[in-house]
Amino acid sequence: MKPTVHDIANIAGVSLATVDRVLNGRPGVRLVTRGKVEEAIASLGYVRDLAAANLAKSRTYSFVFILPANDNSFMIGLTEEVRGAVARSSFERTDIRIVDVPPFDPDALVAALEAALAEKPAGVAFVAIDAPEVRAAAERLRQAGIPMVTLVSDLPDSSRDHYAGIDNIAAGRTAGSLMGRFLSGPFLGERGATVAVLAGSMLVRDHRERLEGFSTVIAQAYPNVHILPVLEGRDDPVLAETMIADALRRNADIAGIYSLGAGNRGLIRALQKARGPRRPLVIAHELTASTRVALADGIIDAVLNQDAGHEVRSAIRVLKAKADGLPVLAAQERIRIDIFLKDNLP
Amino acid sequence: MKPTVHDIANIAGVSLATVDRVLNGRPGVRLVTRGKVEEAIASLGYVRDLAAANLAKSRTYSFVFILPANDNSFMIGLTEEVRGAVARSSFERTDIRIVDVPPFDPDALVAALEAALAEKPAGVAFVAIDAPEVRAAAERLRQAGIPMVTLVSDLPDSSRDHYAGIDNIAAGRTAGSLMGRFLSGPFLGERGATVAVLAGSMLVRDHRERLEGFSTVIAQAYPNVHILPVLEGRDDPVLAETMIADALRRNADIAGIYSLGAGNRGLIRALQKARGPRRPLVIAHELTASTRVALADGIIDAVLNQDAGHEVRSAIRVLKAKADGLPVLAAQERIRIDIFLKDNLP
DNA sequence: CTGTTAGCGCCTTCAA
DNA sequence: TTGAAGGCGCTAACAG
Repeated sequence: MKPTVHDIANIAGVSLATVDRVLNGRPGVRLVTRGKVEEAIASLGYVRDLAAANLAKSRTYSFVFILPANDNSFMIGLTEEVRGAVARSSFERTDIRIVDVPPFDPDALVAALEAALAEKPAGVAFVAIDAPEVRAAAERLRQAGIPMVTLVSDLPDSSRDHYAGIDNIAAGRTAGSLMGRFLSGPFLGERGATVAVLAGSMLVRDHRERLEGFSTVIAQAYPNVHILPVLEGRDDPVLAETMIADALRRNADIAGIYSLGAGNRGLIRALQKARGPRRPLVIAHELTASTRVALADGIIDAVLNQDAGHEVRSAIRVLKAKADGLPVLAAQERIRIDIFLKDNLP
Repeated sequence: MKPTVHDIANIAGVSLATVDRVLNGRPGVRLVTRGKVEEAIASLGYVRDLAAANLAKSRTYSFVFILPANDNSFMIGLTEEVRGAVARSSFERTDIRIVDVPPFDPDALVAALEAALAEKPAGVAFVAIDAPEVRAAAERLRQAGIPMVTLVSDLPDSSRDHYAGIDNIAAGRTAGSLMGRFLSGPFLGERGATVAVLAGSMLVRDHRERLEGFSTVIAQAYPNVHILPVLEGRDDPVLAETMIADALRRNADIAGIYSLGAGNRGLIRALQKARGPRRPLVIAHELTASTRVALADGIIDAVLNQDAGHEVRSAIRVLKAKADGLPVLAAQERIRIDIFLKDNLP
């Protein structure tokens, strides 16, 4: 039989209340008494029953999720996943509030973090923007003892407790390897091949990191692949379509395209229209309705993906664990870089 | 405030005990009374608090995991993951018993299933062998109302409630696509390329399915790739090494190797020794200590993997849900076909 | 400083 | 067929 607070009380010769005070580190216990109780706890190998504790406290974990009101499929999907968690909240003892903020706006994010701080939730998850003022706001939350998880985009060297997202440098490297190997056959002649890169903005960290990883691998392992200057499509389908169409027109020998941001609908449209003699090899990020179809149709060759559902569930698990001072299972919380070919689509 | 059994009792004008009887479908309630209670439940939108219920029952979920005592790294890792779950069992209200059975032995598996049935656990997970007597034993468990999950290897068209493992046909297809694309460049000349396949045994379903997927894609999309007769290494490192060494010696023009089973240590040793003019392209299954090193060293080009930790955690979650008659989150329980290049190693 | 007591939401005797 | 009362393991007033 697992030991309970009663057993501790008996062995230590104190009352339940005192045991509880010690267990929860509350003041008002003499040092000697505390010692006796802690001894009993250790000797019994006691572990508290969290479910019972939460029942007694009628506790619900109140979390705030701050999400950019971006209208690309990935962010919409992410928000959808959080909504799903909200729907399940009654079963999971959570109370999740979703806060929308304008995208790419550090000040708005800071304001949202401040607002969250004011209501003292049990935890906060947010899609970070890598800016000093955001880092400062995060530090204030930490001072207040509020667990924090960054989602999708990290805030390194900050006081966040955990990052629920992929390693974007590794993702870029993976894209680079795939590009290099896939190109090797049909495209790479004596004079090498040319590759275009479509990003959202070089201001956001994930995009910079993906490009960095990609460029590194290409330079090291595929020196005869030439990368054109980055196109910044601001994750906007219309802009992306124009830029890709232009690039294909000006540069007839583009053999590959790496789309490392969102807004792939525009890219796909441009590719569908510009049917040249030989279609370029395309690697894109995020499995959405449009990239899925493009992959199945052979317009896109590979999709790198981060599982938004996993990220959201992981963020919640981690916030709960941090709120309770419990350890997390690192292996369970690692967000994979999924590689999808048309053959392993879920 | 969430409605409780008290609210139901008040509205229906009955006692808590009666409410409980209705909630748990126990006999001893007049039809009219039952009707009143059910009406109150519906009108309140009541959902029971599982944690409180389990506390009151001091319930622990007793599960049996039947695992083949295979000595390859993957099975050892799988067992390790179950051990991890056993270690966490006090926190998760589970009581997991691990039963080892000789590998590839349907009768032993049937005996283990019978033994499990005898002790009436809350659920059973097992690595299936695709045989009629196993299917029959599974049916007996289902008759007894014991939830069942197949792990890693499925038992299709049977009475198992869930399969925690990957789609092996899709895995084979994925390997085929990668092989075809990777080969296209450096190897595929006018006269095509030759590929060897190393399997454990064509008697186990996963291996058959992987080969099927692989062959299909190669035949359809890469007709000038020629697949040699399958080598069955029985997942034995020593045997595998001999077979691969032999094959490389006899067939100097082997351009690629697909290792779809376990026992990759032997494969790797053979490759290290047989340094020909140009090393073959290698795709293997399961990320283990040895395949990881081989991938990093460039001896293996890609590893397809199933996350054993995820499979075990998923099996437990599903068994719990089935035991409680609750739905499962399909997206969370889907086991991915992970593709690892040296760039996205965890 | 310490103990008593009454719950949290649900289940389970036992008695009526 | 129904209800009253006690308890699961833990917490939180409120007294001493």
